[in-house]
Amino acid sequence: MASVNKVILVGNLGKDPEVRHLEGGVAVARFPIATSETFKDKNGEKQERTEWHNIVVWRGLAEVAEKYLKKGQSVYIEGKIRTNNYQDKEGIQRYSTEIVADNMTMLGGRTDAGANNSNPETAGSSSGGRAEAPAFEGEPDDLPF
Amino acid sequence: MASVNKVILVGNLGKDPEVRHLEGGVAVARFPIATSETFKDKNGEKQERTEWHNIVVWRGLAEVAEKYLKKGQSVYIEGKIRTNNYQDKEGIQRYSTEIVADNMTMLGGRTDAGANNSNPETAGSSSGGRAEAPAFEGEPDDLPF
Amino acid sequence: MASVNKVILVGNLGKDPEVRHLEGGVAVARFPIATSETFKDKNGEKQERTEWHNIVVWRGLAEVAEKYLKKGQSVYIEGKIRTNNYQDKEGIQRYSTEIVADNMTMLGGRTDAGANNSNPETAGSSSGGRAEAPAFEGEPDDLPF
Amino acid sequence: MASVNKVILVGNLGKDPEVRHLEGGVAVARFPIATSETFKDKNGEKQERTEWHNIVVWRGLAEVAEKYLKKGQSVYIEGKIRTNNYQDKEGIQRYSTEIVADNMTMLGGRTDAGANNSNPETAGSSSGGRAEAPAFEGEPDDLPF
DNA sequence: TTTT
DNA sequence: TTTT
Repeated sequence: MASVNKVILVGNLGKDPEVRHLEGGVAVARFPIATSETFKDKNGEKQERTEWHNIVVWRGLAEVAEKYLKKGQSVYIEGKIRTNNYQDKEGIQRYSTEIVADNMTMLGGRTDAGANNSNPETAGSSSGGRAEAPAFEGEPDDLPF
Repeated sequence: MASVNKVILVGNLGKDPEVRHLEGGVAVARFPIATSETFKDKNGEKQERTEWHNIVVWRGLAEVAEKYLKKGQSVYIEGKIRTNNYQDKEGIQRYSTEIVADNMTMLGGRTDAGANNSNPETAGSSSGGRAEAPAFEGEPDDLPF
Repeated sequence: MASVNKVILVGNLGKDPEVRHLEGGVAVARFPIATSETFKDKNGEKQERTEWHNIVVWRGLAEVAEKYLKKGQSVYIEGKIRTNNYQDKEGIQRYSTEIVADNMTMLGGRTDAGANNSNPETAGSSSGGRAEAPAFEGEPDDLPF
Repeated sequence: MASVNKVILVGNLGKDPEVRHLEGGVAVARFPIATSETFKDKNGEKQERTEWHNIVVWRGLAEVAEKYLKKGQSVYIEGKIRTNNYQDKEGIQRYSTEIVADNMTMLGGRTDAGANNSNPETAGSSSGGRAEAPAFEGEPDDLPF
């Protein structure tokens, strides 16, 4: 069946990423990012609405997140929507929506944000200019085109 | 502030749209669409996972949805993620995520789906080829370029 | 450096794909797709403008294109813009823009289009529901999430 | 006909925008932005390829571009691909591809880039936080949702 | 919980 | 012609 589930976000991390290393060495990182929009309400007053997105990244991207992303940073995120359901402690069905990212690019963000890395400015470029794990690329780049 | 919240979906309606006409004549339509992906599990068995997205459209697009969309149809949706929170009857904070669409294009879908319109094939094109309200276009098209 | 180059298209093939198999077994396919928009001109007359996009796909996607895509078909394309420059026979610098696709999904299109495959309806789903080579996925799907 | 023509770019301006004000007061701005990708060549050497995109913005966005964008700046661009054809002076048919943007967000870019505005940091927020003309929004924000 |  |  023909379907597409694609999300593109540019926003700021609300917290440092939380990283777990699973058995087998697979890493997973989670962090919230905020997007905001301003609008005028009925009285013409400017209002702001902030949306929070729970981002999940796996493997190489999780390691990139662990090393280079920090609260306040601005990131470009590309991924898909996933809604998990679970039973809460009262046994009631609950839903939780997250964005599983498969592409991620650091955009800088708050200039004093600082990163876990001592030199945040070069952090991205040391991994190839783009803050993403080459293994996650949709297309290998070493072929003749 | 620099932020982007963009969703692109291609999926099939799980139900006919539910349309409400608010006081003031504003229409709002809601419908679920499914996206699916297949993957291989640890045993190499092919598995399918279906994701359900709650779509909300306003005004002109709601009227387009009411007229032309029906269960089974395939649609292209462009919009943003919005998470609403509310208190459930036990007074516990709950979250509900929906996609507020600002662009929508019918793609046909199940050929026997039928539409509320008697001639689904021409439904889209009768409204200008693209199933969307011109008023929602990001760019007027009647200017010299 | 932080950059993103992403294109999303839904359109119809203007011709059957042309496929070449390079030394080493790598396949590359090319085909044009059309997108259209309608607008009102200064006189309020409805006009249509068609845009042609030159699509290039490599490896697994090229084989999918060869097998399943045909003139008239509707496809979803995700990729990046690439402008090649070359000297024409008079030695003048020329530019040619194409879309290098890394994701592709058949959407059906002209119902009488027919495909190279005897059963176009199941062509997509037989390759996992989504007309793309698993090797091109941004994310392996056989891991625990 | 169901079609989509959408481009998403994050890149840096190669030059200051060139702005023209047409008869009737309509503004149009043009500027090039660069996107880069790195890849390993056959010898495992890291290579970089830069892609140049010609951006065109109209009306309110053109005025935003004029005021706030400058060479070196990083921007998020959303728009569509347009290929114009024309006859060159030898009467040969030539093609020129550009991106007609309908959404644009300043992302900062080179910190010493400076803007035409004396306080580039507040430039974006003075226009509502997001560097775009509200008139170009796909959805009015002053309604009850 | 971010950013402007 | 940008940026890292």
